[in-house]
Amino acid sequence: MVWAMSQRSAGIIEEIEAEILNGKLQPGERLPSEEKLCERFNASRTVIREAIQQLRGRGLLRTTKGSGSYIADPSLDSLTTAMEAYASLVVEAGFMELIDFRILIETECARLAAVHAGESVLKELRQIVATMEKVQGVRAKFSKADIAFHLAIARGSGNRIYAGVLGAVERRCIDYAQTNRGDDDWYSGVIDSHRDILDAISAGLPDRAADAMRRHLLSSKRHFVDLGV
Amino acid sequence: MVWAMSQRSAGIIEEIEAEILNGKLQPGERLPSEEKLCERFNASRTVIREAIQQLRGRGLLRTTKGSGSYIADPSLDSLTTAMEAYASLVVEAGFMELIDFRILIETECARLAAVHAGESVLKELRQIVATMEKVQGVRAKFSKADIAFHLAIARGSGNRIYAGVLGAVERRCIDYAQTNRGDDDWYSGVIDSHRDILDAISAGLPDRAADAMRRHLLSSKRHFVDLGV
DNA sequence: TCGTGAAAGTTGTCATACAGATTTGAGCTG
DNA sequence: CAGCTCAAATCTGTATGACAACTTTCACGA
Repeated sequence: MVWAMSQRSAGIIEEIEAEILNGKLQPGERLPSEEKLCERFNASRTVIREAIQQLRGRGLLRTTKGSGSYIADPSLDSLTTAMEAYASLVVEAGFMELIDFRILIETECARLAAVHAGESVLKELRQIVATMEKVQGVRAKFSKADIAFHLAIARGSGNRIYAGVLGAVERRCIDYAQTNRGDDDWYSGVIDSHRDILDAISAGLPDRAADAMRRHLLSSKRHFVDLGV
Repeated sequence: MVWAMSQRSAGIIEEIEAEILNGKLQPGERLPSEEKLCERFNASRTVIREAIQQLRGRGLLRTTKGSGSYIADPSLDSLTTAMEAYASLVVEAGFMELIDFRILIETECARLAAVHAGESVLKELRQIVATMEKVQGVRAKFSKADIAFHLAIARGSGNRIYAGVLGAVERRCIDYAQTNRGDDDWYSGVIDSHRDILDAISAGLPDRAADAMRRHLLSSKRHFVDLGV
């Protein structure tokens, strides 16, 4: 049965998407030119282009001017942007759910990083902690370093999905935290927590790393609760 | 500083996206008409429309013909589709990472469900287990029930993010599992595991539920390893 | 007060044209 | 024959104009 489609592009999107998801079109492969697609779907170039734009928005295609549209490599970018969008929109309704989600994943990341993190990640983490001490009190820079710290650990976990998913929610959680507090000893408290985590990871102690991360994030969650979010 | 943008729409997307994500534009609110946006960005309608199409692809806008484009409600749909797309594309490269991700989240869901799940969810779970016994051996139906079981637990966790994220990866993991095995006692093994999980949840024992779920998923992971995925 | 219907506003689609980038390939050079 | 060059072909990006189809608005009349 064919459903009346309010938009010609909707059906085209479905069809191309299906071919990508079931592997008929492989990553890196080129999509037929817009003109060819016009013939195939018997539609104007306008419609074809709108379908391509939406698929680009979903992260399934990348387009090069003068060359063509190509099936995107498996990238976490689209997942990250979608997660970011959801995290933003849901901020009032389910912020606590987002925080719990973050705690679960980051605790696991810390545990894994204690086992898998290489010297380059450890070095990066040490540098970030040093930076945080320097910029103590400067909210924007401190926040940036804070995010970098957590993302570096996620990368150190060796699981790209954790890193991608976290990249999406991290910024929002931390920004939100810092716009709502600026006490002096709060900065040093965060730095101490980070140092604990770093020590456990670099000592290769998974459980201690997980525990330190969990305590750090739970204290941050408590602040939200206190603020009545 | 203004960067040379290969596409006029890129900058427009960024700007509108920012206004949505930082809350300047609220969910449900109407975007200015395409004509107005043309004036504001000093661009042709073609460019404006391409920007809107991409934002629709990202799930940030929904459009009604004859009325306008509206900021989307915080829906997990876009997150789910993005996750699904990633899960499909990544299937060869990082399937194990996806499985680990799933194990982490589902274990937590089982733990939470033991505390939060209401009678309606418990009833649903019991029905699903009963169904699985009936359709034992019929792969498609069994798979469908299997997915339903895990998703019901995710919903029972009380955290919508877990449910949304899982919805994306669940189908792929389970389908993949079942296309690679069909032994007779495998079916009964899965049912036994599910019953263990259900018992722990309905008894309100978080740790036992988490443990049962973890064992269930780890055994499923072992199969993949054995298959040399 | 409550429809009702015309008018205004808005998105969807088509056709055409050209700018600007990339790819291709024929022909030249060594 | 191998490799280079450069022009032609191909392809996407953008602009413009037009009209269809749908929604919203609002003045008018019962």
